[in-house]
Amino acid sequence: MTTSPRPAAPPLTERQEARRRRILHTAAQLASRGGFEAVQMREVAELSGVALGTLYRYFPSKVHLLVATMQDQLQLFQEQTRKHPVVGEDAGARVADTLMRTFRGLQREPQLAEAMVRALTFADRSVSAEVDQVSRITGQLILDAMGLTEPPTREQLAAVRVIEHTWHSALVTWLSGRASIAQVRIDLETACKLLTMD
Amino acid sequence: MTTSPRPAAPPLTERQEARRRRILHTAAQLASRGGFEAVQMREVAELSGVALGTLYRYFPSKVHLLVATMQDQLQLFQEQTRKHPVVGEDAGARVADTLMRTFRGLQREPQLAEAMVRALTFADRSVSAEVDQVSRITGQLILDAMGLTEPPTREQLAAVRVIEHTWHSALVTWLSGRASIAQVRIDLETACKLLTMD
DNA sequence: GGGTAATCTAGAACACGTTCCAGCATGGCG
DNA sequence: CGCCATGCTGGAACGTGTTCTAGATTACCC
Repeated sequence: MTTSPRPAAPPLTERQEARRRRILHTAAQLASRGGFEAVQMREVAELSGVALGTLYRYFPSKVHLLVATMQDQLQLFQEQTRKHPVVGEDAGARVADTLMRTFRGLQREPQLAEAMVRALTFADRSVSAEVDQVSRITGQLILDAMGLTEPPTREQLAAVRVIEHTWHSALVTWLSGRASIAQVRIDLETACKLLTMD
Repeated sequence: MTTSPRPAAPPLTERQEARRRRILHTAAQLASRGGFEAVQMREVAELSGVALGTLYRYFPSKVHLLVATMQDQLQLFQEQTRKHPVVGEDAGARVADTLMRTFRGLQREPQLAEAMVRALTFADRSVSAEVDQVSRITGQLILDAMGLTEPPTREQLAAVRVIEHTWHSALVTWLSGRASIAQVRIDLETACKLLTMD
């Protein structure tokens, strides 16, 4: 049982790890400038000093590349949040505040956010493992913010799922200019009410 | 103030209306068979008996075309639901049941659903008006199911928004194979609890 | 009915994601 | 050191969304 469906990633050499990093960095940079469509695979390859075929060996599609970028960014947020957790009495408020903080982080590079979220929602089944990973990090972010002293109840887990749905969808509507930040905050706060229900 | 941002659609002649219908029908048919990627603009044009340039005059992109298809389908569901509303004591349960019924409608043509939802979530700002229209229909579907006798309160509208977010996002996760129908039902029911809170 | 502007047609052309290939580099093993 | 498998390179090639053009058709107005 040492093999997983995804053919157990062989460990990368140092040079390979560096290439991977360079590619992710380039992708984020291009995305920051012009969003999803500005991330052009040929250009990513060239700027990363890597052949196109190699880029595709590391990330089998543009969507994979951008979803990996999102994983990266989210993990940074998660670390930040763990270092400086939101304080407050109410669990729901802490969760809403934490998500809004993450939101503002994304807002700082709106084009990058657009690229990553477009990729995330456009992803088909071939990317579901990676998308799932993103979802897991988000869920963990929420659970962290809840500050539980004991394992979450079934109801709490259900609420977390809805909050996560709200988070994703609100992000999408904000990015497409159909909702304001204030509206996003309200939506998140509404969803977080589910945490303090019996 | 007679002009809108979208240059006030000139009324279509009968032949034009027929063309539009033919195109939408073809798109839905191709989507039903092979999903998003099976809807190829050249093929849509050919099967609709229309030149490629004409297709693009009617629908300025593949995403516009599929979002329009979704509008169409949703309106059908809405009519059905108005003719045969879900019955039940609890407003939350009625809403959840109504959405699940719609869900099963989509499930009947999963590839079509995949195509429409991929388009919907991939849409950028240039499609936001059309996407907004879809969102408005969905919201109305929920409000209908609530069976209000008086105008909705601020809290109810907030809850409707979260339910809508949950609906969209749950749909996406189901389509990408990351959630079961049962899980979707649970998520919708959880979100609907917001309707019966004070 | 004739003239004119808008629309439609057929098809070429372009852009970008993706695939493929032939040969070079690298890294581990005898 | 020499060999082999794996990875990397440059570049061509393909598919599909989208744009463009020149000419035919249609719709509308007098």
